[in-house]
Parts: sequence; C-alpha cells; structure tokens
Amino acid sequence: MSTVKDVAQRAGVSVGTVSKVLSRNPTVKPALRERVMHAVDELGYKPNLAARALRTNKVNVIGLVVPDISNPYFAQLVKCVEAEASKQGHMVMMVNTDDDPAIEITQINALLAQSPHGLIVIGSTERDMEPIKTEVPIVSLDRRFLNYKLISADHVGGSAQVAEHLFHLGHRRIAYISGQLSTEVGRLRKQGFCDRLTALAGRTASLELTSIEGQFDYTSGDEIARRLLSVDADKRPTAIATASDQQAIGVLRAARDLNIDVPQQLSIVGFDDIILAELVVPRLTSVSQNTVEMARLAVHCLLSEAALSPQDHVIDTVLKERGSTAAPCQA
Amino acid sequence: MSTVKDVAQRAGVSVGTVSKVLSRNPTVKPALRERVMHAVDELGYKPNLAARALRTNKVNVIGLVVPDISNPYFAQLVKCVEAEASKQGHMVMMVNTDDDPAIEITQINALLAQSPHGLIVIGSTERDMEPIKTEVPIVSLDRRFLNYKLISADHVGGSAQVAEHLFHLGHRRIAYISGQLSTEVGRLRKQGFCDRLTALAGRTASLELTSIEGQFDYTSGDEIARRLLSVDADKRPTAIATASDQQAIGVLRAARDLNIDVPQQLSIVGFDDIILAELVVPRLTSVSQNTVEMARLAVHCLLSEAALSPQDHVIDTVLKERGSTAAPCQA
DNA sequence: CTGAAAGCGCTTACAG
DNA sequence: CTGAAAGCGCTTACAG
Repeated sequence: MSTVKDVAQRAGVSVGTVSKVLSRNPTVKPALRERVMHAVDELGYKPNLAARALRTNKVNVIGLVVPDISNPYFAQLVKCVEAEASKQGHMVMMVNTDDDPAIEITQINALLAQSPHGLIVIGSTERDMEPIKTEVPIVSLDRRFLNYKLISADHVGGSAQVAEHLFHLGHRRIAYISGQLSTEVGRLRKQGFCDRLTALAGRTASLELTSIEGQFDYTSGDEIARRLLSVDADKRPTAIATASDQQAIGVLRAARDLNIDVPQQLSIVGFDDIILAELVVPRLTSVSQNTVEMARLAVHCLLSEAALSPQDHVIDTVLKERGSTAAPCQA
Repeated sequence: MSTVKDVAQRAGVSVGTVSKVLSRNPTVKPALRERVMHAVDELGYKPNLAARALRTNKVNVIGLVVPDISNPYFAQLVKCVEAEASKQGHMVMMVNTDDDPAIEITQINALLAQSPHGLIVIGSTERDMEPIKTEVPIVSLDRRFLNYKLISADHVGGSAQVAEHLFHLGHRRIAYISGQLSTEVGRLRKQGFCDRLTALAGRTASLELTSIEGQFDYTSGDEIARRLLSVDADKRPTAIATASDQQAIGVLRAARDLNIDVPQQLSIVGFDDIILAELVVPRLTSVSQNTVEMARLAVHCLLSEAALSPQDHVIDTVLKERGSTAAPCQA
C-alpha cells in the first residue's frame, strides 16, 4: 500500500500538503492540488484509516447493539441504520446480545474499545444504572438502554389506534397479549391499548378486557392464544390484540389449528408491521413504525452534536388495516 | 483515557514492559507482571486499538457483506457469523448491498479501507471478474462472490433429498419453482432436484416435471403457485418443491387462497429451514442448513492462514420432514 | 500558500 | 529479564 509519503514524493510536495489536499483544505493552490490528485490516482493511494483514527481520535464507525438480529423487526431496523450510516459515510459495527444484560455490557465495551463515532443501542437493559463511562455519544433506539436518550415509535399512540379500531368495529370482549412487562415497550404498548379502550368503553357499553403477559415471540402468541380460545365460543374473545407481529402470527396459527376463522370469528392485530405481516393469510392488521425515520434520527443524533438533545424522540405510527380484523359476527 | 505511558509510570516500569505484559510475553518476571496488572486495574487502562492497528497492521475486525439483512435466512447467517467472530475476539462490520453488484463493490472497498482481518461475502456478483486487489483474505459464504473460495450448504445434495422424499411418497406430477437461474445457488438447487427425480423416475414410472424460474422471495412463490394451481385438479401438480422457504410460504398462501388443502391435495417443500418454517400452518418440510458450522468455517478460514485452502467447502444438509408433505391422495 | 516537525499510542527489534 | 528508541501513517499547529 502506498502512503502519503509516496504520494508527496511523486507529486514533489510535502506530506503536509498531501494531507491538506486530501482533507479539502481550501488554502492549497489549484495547481498543486492537481498534481497531488494525479499522484493519488496513479498510485491508487488509499488513506490508512487506523493512522487517521489514531491522530484524530475519531473514526467513521458507528456501533450498533442488537438484542437479536434474527428478529425480523430488528433486522429491518438494522438495515435502515446501515443504509443511513452508509449515506453519511460511516460503517456499522454490529453486535448481538441475545437480550442478555451481561452479554450486552461486554459487547458494548468491546465496541467502545474501537472508539466509534457513536453507539446506537437497541436495549436489553433498562435498569437504572449509572451511565457507561465514555466520551462516545450513545443513543437508544426502539428499546431504552439505561437512561440514554431514546428514539422510538409512539408505542402508546400506536396501541391506542388499535384500541379505537377494534372498538369501533364493535368488539367488546377483547384480549390483549402483552410483551414482557419488565420492558418499557411492553408496558407502554399495553398501557396505550388498555387505557384507550377503557376510556372509550367508559361512556358507552360494557367491556370485557383480559390482558395476559407474554413474550414478544411467535410461540408466546401461539400458546397464550390456545389458552384464550379453548373455551366456549360465547365466552372467548372476539378480538385479540398483541404487542408484536410475531405474537399475532402465533395467534393466527393457534386459531387455524382450533378451526376458528379469522376474521369472521376472531380479529387479530399485530404491532410493528414486519414484512411478513402482508404475507400471512389473512394479511395482518398491524401498527407500522417509520423505521427509516427512526434510523435517520438515531444516526443524525450521533453525528451532529447539536442533535443530541436529552429529550426522547417519539415517532408517529400508522395503523395498517388489513384482512385479519372485521366486525364481530352477530352469533 | 490512560495510556501505556500512564501505566508504565504508575508501575515504575518502561512502556515496553507494559506492552509485553499485555501481550502475555512470557519473558516478564512474575513480580513485574503483578505490578503492571495492578496499575492497569487501578487506571482502568484500555489499549487504544487504532494505535495497535497502525503498528501491527492487523485489526480484530471482520467485514461482512450481505445482500439483504432483512432476508430471514441471511439474518440467521449473520447472527451465526457474529457469534463465531465474537467468540474469536473479533468485531463484525456489516454492510448491505441490496443485491446490487455496483453497491457491492463500493461497499467492499469501504470495508477494505478499514483494513479488516478478513472479509466474508455473501455474494451478489458472480461474474468472472478479476479478484479484488487486496491483501485481505476473502471468502464467500452461501453465495459465491467472484471466484473466491465458497463455503456453502450442499445445494445439490439437499435438493436431491427433497426429490427422493417426494418420489417415495408417491408423487409423480411435480412442479419445481427455482430461484434466479442467473445465480449459482439457483442453478444448483434446481439441478440437484431435477436430476435426482429424473434418475428415480427413469427406472420406474412416468413423471411429469414442470420447472419454472422465479425469484427467491415470498411473492414469487405466491404468483407462480397461483398460475400452477389454477387448472383442473387432475392436471395440477400434487407436489411443489421450491428453492426457498419464502417461496414455499408464498405457495402455502396461494394454496390457502385457492382452497387447496395442504398436504392432502398438495405437498410443499421449502429450502433453508428458517425459523418461520416451523411456525406456519402446516409446518413446512424443508432442507436445513447447518448455518452454525458454515459461519464457523468462514470465520476460521479468515483467521487461520492454513484453513484458507482454495477448495470450496460444502456442508451437509438435513431434510426436516414436517406437516406440509404427505402421500398424494388417490383422487 | 507550503514545508518541517512533532506527536497520536502502540509494538518490536535491539542493547545492555 | 528490562529499557530506550524507532517507527507505523497520518494531521496539525507553527514557521517561514
């Protein structure tokens, strides 16, 4: 590999000048700039990023911490983050934490050792711990990490939209399958749903609302749904709202196994609007998050000091009404 | 941040000695080692990786190039690669290429600029181009990139297993939905399936085998299946094999929409055995790849010179027989 | 406007 | 067995 020295020699200038040309320092005369650029091309010079990092103490790398990359929603987020970082000339260094706080902290330290430009954490730990000792800016995305600024969808508002949708369709016996209530997102989604539903019902009709805590995954939705649906038809819920599309797809499968027609006998709503939501049968009504915007903001916060205000950023959601919801049948 | 210099001062030794302790150089006396380690702990010293990289010209980073991280199969591979790299003390720098050869080459160059320890490429480009000009070892994973050594599942063998499975169940009117035949994996899977099936049929019964080229995604499976199934029941295939689980799930959906029972009236087989394969209804018979082993080998090849032999590595597959396949009904 | 020189933090022959 | 010193490739005040 050729170095600035080689380029300088070839162009007949000093290494300082080469460096200035490369950093677009405008105080270099056009003629010299030309000579240098020419030498760069001839030699196929590529700057040594390690040397630059050592000198400037900054590197065009963003660290990304993900609980589970094989979760399709996180995969989508990761894709958006990578795209935005790439657009801003940054590389993404990704680690997986298996949703384990111990691994998370180890991985974050490994990432920080690389002295990245910033860290985006989809959190697994939200305990009220002291912040990490580092100069590197940190922002949490989707799920809060410690007390760092969070960029996330409007979980409360999105769930409230679901509540309105089901209520206005006429459902009154409704079950909600939440995510882990130890997580902020689990609590917010449940709260948004239950609060709005109770508020709506308060001034009209009687409401039977069951809420069961689950995990965000397929199997959890499947298992809980089987329990909820294994009662007489006039007792079981006419609608099940969930905290994730995975859960909802689990519910869909349980309903299928139990010969309960969706949406005729049971309406189902998911959350996240993963790609798969449009590909199951029937297509899943779900709350869509603007992952592109979330990723954009997260990257932006890290790269511009100004944008790293302490307030959280909440991004609006959109309810996608599809085939898995309908008015309850008049049995 | 404290440096080797601070540690040296604190321990009352030279920086060279500190460095030797840190690199477990055995020629350091235990007493000194103790003193140094103590100083390291007291100061919370963390080595500056950029400086180390500059000096040694090696860095504990592996570059990973993925066509589309939101593809669940790739997500699973990425997860395994990250886990293995992490186990070997390496970070993963990941880029997405959107399956676009132009973006792929740009991204690879960006990655190489970081002088990583090695590059794992899930390829989008297999044209016979000259190799990249770099010292960095490169290996292709799952899909070949240029002419670099490939680590992949046994596509031919896996597809042959599917052919045997369907044939032995008694299917004789069979359709195959391939991936893009411009891709090596698309060709190999199709070839493995068709060759074995033809061979089996050759010495027993008449066989009607239709093969249609598709893409590896959900919609492709859905659309092609609709075409294949929109004929009289005694004309349509009793089994459809596909080149990916996504396609198979598309087929499943098409069959559902057309009121064709799976597996009674139609058997379906996927490929890749993504997590979702066990979560659709009925559970999908699919060819399982050993992604853990593939990832392990890929990382291993990059980190040990010895392992980077030029021969490709083909990893055995396992056919997972599930609910989506059965003997054809005796209509 | 350009060059000479210092220095980022580390590792590694080389002396002693 | 330990230390002094050079040097990885770059950037950046500072002189001129």
